[in-house]
Order: sequence, then C-alpha cells, then structure tokens
Amino acid sequence: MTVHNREIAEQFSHLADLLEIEGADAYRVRAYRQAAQTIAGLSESLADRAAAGEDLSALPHIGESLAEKIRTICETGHLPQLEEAEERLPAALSDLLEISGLGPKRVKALHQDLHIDNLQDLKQAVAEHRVRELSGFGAKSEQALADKLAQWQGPAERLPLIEAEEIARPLVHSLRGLDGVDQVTIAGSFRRRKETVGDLDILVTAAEGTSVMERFTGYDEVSEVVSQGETRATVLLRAGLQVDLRLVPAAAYGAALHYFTGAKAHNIAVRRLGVQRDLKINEYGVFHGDERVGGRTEQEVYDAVDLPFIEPELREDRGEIEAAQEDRLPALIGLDDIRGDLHAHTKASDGHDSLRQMAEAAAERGYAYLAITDHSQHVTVAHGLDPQRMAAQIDAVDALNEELDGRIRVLKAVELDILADGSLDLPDDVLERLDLCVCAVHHKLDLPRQKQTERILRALDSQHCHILAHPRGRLIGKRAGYELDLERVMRAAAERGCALEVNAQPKRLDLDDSDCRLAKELGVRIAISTDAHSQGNLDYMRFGVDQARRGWLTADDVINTRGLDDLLALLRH
DNA sequence: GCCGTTTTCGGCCCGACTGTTTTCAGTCG
Repeated sequence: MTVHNREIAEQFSHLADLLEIEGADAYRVRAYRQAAQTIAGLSESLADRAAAGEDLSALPHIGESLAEKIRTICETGHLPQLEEAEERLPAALSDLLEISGLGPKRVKALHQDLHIDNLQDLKQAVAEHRVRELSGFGAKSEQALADKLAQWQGPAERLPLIEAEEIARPLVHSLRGLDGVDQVTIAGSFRRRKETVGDLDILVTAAEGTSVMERFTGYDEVSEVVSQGETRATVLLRAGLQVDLRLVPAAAYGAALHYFTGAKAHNIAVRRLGVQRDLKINEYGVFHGDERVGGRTEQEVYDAVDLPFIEPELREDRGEIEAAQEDRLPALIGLDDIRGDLHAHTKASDGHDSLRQMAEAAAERGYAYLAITDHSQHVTVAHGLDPQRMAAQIDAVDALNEELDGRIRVLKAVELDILADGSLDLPDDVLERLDLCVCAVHHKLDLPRQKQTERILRALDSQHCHILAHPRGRLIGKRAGYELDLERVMRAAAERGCALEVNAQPKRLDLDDSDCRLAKELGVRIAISTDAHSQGNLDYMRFGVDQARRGWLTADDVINTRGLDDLLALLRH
C-alpha cells in the first residue's frame, strides 16, 4: 500500500486549517500550507523516496520537522499531530472555511460560542438566527451565510482551461468594446496556463472616468456581484465561475500584471527579494521609500530585484526564482517550434474525418508531418484496426503521400493497445511496416500498481514502442489515472529511447506539467501530440505546449520539434 | 515551521473591500 503524495498534502493542509482555527502561529500554518503545495506538485512518489532513505528536507518548504512527519505518514498512513488536533477540534470544522466569507477567526467564534461543529450545525444556527447575535457578525452576514449555504454544493470545481477560455472570450470582448478602455488582460492561473482554472482575474487599464466597473458588473452572464469598489470588483457568472476585475492606471500595468498573474507564492518570493533591497513591491509599482522606481512593465519588476524575466508558466515558486538568479532558466518551447503531430485518428477507427482531410488540415497548419494513429483491434468500441484493415490503411497512406507530393508527409502509424500482460495488440510483421508506434493502455485500468507498472515496462521493451501515449491515463475532473510507478516507467523509457507523450487533449493533459519536469530530469524525450479525432482538434496542440512550458521543457526536449528526417532517424533508434 | 548576500535566531508580502464598528478586524486575492 503506497501512500500517495496527494494524501500527504491533504493531511498537512487539513492540519493547517485546524491549527489556524485554533489560532496557532500564522507562519507555522503557512509552513504547512506551503509544504502541502510543494508535495501536491511533485510527480515522484514521496513514499518511494522515503523508503529509499532520501533526504526529503532538500525539497522547498520542507525542513527537518516536516520531512520527519512525511516519513511517519508514509510508514503508518497517519499524522499524529493531525490526530491530536482532531481530538481538540471537530475534523469537519475545516469544511466551514470553504464558505467564502468565513475565515479562521469567525469559524473559531462559531465553534466556541455557538458549538457549531460542521456545516449542518451552521445551517441550523443560521436558520434559528443565532449567528447574528455573535460579536463580529450581524444580520447582513447571517443572511449572506444563509444564501451561500443554500447554494452550497461542495468545494467549487476548477474548470478545464479550454472551458475557461470559452467563458472569458465574450466577457473580454465586451470590456474591450467600451470607450476609453485601453488594455484588457486575463492574468492569474489562466495566464500561467494551468490545466484548470478556479477563477478569472482580469486586469484593465482605462482612461479616467471610464465606466468599466458598471460594464463589468452589468455583464449579461453575471449572476451575483460579490463585491464592488473603485478599483476592484468580484462577480459570479451563471456558469459558476468567479471573476475578479482590477482597474489600474497604465503606469502601473506591469506591476499589476505581475501581482495579478501570481502564483501567490511566486509573488511573495519576489516581494521578499524586494524587501532585501529596501524596495516595496505592490500592484502599483516598485517603490523605494515614497519614490516610484518601476512598474510600467513586468520586466521593470524583475529588473528591480535583479532577475531576468520569468515566463508566466514558470511562476509557481517551484524553483524558478533560484534558477533565474543562477541564470539557468530554460528557453521554453513555443507553439512555433512544433513541426508535426504524432497522434491523430481518422474515420477508420473513432475519428470523424478522412485520412486526406486530416492530412490537408495538418498541412494548413504548416506541419511537415502527421502521424495517423488509428486504434488497434482490441479497442472494439473504437472500431480498432485488425491486421487486414491495418494493411489496407498502410497502402492508403502510401497512395496519399504520392498525391500530396511532399506538401506534408503522412506517417504510417498506430495507437497500439498494450494488453493486460504487456504484449502488443498487433503482430510484428504488421508493425514492421509502420513508421511509428504509439502505445497506450485502454483497459484493465484497475491493475495494482506493481502489475500495471510491469505491464507497461514490458510494452516498452518492444522495439516497436516509440511513444507511450497518455501515460497516466487520467481524465481531468473525472478519473484519477491508474496506479503506476511513473518514475520507474520514465527511467525505463529513457534507457530504451522511448518517448513519453504529452497528450494535448484539454481533458487529458497527460503527462502533466510536473511530470514533464521529472521527465526532463530523467532524460526522457517527450512527444506533444493532440490525439485529434477531427481536423479542428489539431488546434489542441497549444494546450500541450502550455503544459510542456509549465514543465520547463525546451524545444530540444520534444521530438516533434525535429524536422522529418531527424525525427525518422530518432524513431529508428 | 522554514530559512539564510542582515545565516542558527528572528524575521516571515501587501493592499482592497465589507460589515460591524466608531477606527478596525476579518477575509480575500
């Protein structure tokens, strides 16, 4: 039984909540939260690392004390300090912190004075108008709580980035359409291209007296104005998404953009560097005493603390500040570096478009090559190809390449099922005729960790396995992915020269950002592929590139930045 | 509880908005 990083992070996070309600030292609480964040963002299994006797205190925000606690959790599954806290306070009290407007102080008051232990107790107390009697609360807060509790459906779900884009587009358009509005920029995790977005942070610069706030709070899709001031407003959209708007003067645009892009931990780290230089950095600029010394651009903010510009995708306080100080920031891959797509389907299996349509669409995007990777026979629901149909498709691709006359090269390929025992779903004599094999797991997702790992390792042993597709098998918000020792798979892939895929489907993004970073560390090559099931899906490439950038990858780390000849040479190895 | 170009102690980012107050605490980002 391996303890997941996620479970360790949750225990620290829960402990932080309970300690905060108890009124513990705020910095101690923050230390637990930062540690939880570090752990949640790791791809390598801490349980494996701990078992191997590695020094966990080398990790950011993990010191001796927390390293010891991690070891305890890995060995026993429990954190004694959390269990002790749960004896002092009801464990469900931390649920109350999820309600916006309730922080640690008010939750403590609710518990101590009204004996509220959980959300149910709170509902009852609100219904009986007992909350308004409490010092610090009033009729208005009680009513606000009543409204929020009535709509409460658990912690707000984060939206996949692509859905956030669709919601943001018309809103941004509406704001830009207003006279006097200069810049409208979406910052926050959206700009950092995080795979999911919890809210939208919109930054606006405008001429004085422009009615931006009115336009914003009056937007059609707004279901509730949460707060509204001179320079800042928060609304909820009907889609359930929270949107914050910040109005700043043009001279502060860079400082505001930096502040509003976050991540919070990155901002704190940058501001700390400012403090060391006797500078104050806030959303209005960089200040030396009362004198404003920068802030029109983000570059000025970084200049002030002697750092090179740090790309938004890297701003997570995951070592980018240190890397910037040591001048070893990666030159991140860009969409323009991509020369072709190595995973796409046609009507032959479960795609919507023909071979020719897919090839034409890829050529229009300026690609040098497109691998057609229809499913193999085991995936019957997707009408997977058996040896005969595969042979027919190989011939069809050869014929099409002749007709295309070098405009683009279609690669003969397959998305080949890895069977439960790790064998491959088509015989060698068929596979030998292909340019490329993309191997993937589509069934028996519930094998135990060791079996699943060995299954994939066996598949990697085949000389035909060029790329391991969607290695974790997760679906964002739906499925966690199968149990797997990914680090072991990566080491094996590195040895065999097999690439791992970043599947760019917005609901997969698999590998994810931190997996990419681990892959790079271990010397694993990456393929960024769309897994397109239609021509339009080829545009998902940018979502894959986003995650690769978040994972510190350069063009050199990614095989489909190579030209056709280099790629083919690489695949032959 | 972490961490170090003020290093093993004593710091730890900074400001807007709301509601309940009567000058500010709490919450949020």
